[in-house]
Amino acid sequence: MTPKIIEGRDIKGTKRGRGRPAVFDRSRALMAAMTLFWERGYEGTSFDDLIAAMGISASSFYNSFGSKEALYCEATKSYLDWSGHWFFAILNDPSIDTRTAFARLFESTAEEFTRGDHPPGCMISLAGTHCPPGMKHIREMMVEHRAFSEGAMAERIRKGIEAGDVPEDTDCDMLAAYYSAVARGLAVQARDGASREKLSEIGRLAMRAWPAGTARQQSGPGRNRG
Amino acid sequence: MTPKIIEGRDIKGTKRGRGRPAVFDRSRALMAAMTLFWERGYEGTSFDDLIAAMGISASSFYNSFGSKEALYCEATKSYLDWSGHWFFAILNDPSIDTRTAFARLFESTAEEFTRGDHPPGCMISLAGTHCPPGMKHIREMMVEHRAFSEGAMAERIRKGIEAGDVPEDTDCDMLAAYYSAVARGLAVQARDGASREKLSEIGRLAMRAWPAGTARQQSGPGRNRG
DNA sequence: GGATTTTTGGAGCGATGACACCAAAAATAA
DNA sequence: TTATTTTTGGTGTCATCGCTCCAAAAATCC
Repeated sequence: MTPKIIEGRDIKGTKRGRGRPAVFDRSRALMAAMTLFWERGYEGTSFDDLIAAMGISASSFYNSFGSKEALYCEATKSYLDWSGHWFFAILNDPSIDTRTAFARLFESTAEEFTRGDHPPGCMISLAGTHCPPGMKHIREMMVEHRAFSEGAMAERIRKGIEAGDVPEDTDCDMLAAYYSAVARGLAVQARDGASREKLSEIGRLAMRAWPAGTARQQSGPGRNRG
Repeated sequence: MTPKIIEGRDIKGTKRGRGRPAVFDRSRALMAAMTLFWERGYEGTSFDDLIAAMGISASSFYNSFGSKEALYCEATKSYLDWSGHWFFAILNDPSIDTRTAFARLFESTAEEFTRGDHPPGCMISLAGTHCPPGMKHIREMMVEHRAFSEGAMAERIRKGIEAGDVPEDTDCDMLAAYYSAVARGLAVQARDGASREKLSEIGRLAMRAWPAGTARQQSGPGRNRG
């Protein structure tokens, strides 16, 4: 097994405390776990699958991650860190108006859901929707994550009303719920093998439902003066 | 246990062949299984959960249904029989035009996804999307079911073009993919506890993406003369 | 160097999951 | 009645699942 250890530092070169150094790269292992959960779901991913993909032993697993459920939570957070990056970058981009932000959101979704370097679709959108009572905790966690992104969309639309690029009589929560639903639908399509172009076009169609008309300021960048 | 048997007939009063009569109602047991699969998913539903909910023994289970997977297929067909009823009744209603058909489809979806007498959401929409390699068969089955309903929608839109109530330059497959995605999204929303009104309104918003404009015959019932 | 701390390898464990087997029971057919 | 067919109850089985324990190894701290 020849642990390749550099004096005083671990594999990634960061300083360590005392104790035997880990032979594996924790964040790499976490990514491997994330990928597996993403592809197979929580229930479909077994303990043995995990430690095999992560390249570690059962002992190291529990020493470093605690339990399957704890690992799933961590993998989920890792995923959200990652996807939240592009998601919020677009949603909160001050240089574009609200409608453009949502259009770009779907362009990026189509892209992210069909990249070759990770499983298709989304790790959150469909997770914990149908599960046994014993998975209540996980289920509630996923429901919360979904509600969070829907809430962020609603907030963005509200800002759009303030900025004047969204009609004032728009039901922000409902419009967000709609776009949230479309995103979940895209996740299903992606899982079923839809192409990037197909997802893109679905997103474009979804944008045709954007509220028409009487915004104070029809288009152009939102000023976000509020 | 007292099996209540009427001479020569089984519980449901239908004629039997020879052999010891079954003490349980097969279609009732199937419904119970369907409900459980619907609520918890395939992996989340254990053998013991099933026979408990169906009120039968392991022997009766395997004698009558073969295996968990076979039962799942049967439960799925049962579900499709059932949901296909209202789905195709609306989709193929000759008295309404294409756009109205889709609007009604979503009204009904909102209703069916939030009825008290069965689990919320849909048994097909999100099933088999994230699963291990060993569930390939089930996965492919569900992908096919989803493709089937999407195909039916596309077909209906094509008929709409023929009938003249849908613009001729409409991309039928893509529009169907969009509405299919929305329906999947509604399933997620329903599973997360969305109200009937919320689903309804999402459906109404989705209808705003309907192709505008240059149909040969703007509205009114489609004649289906083709 | 010795104490301490942490990770690792490897074996094992109790529970559950899905199913298999078999003889008895209860019906019909001959 | 007897033979045949089918269902039932009960028990057993075999693999997997998620996890635990323990002693050895490899680092740091004093």
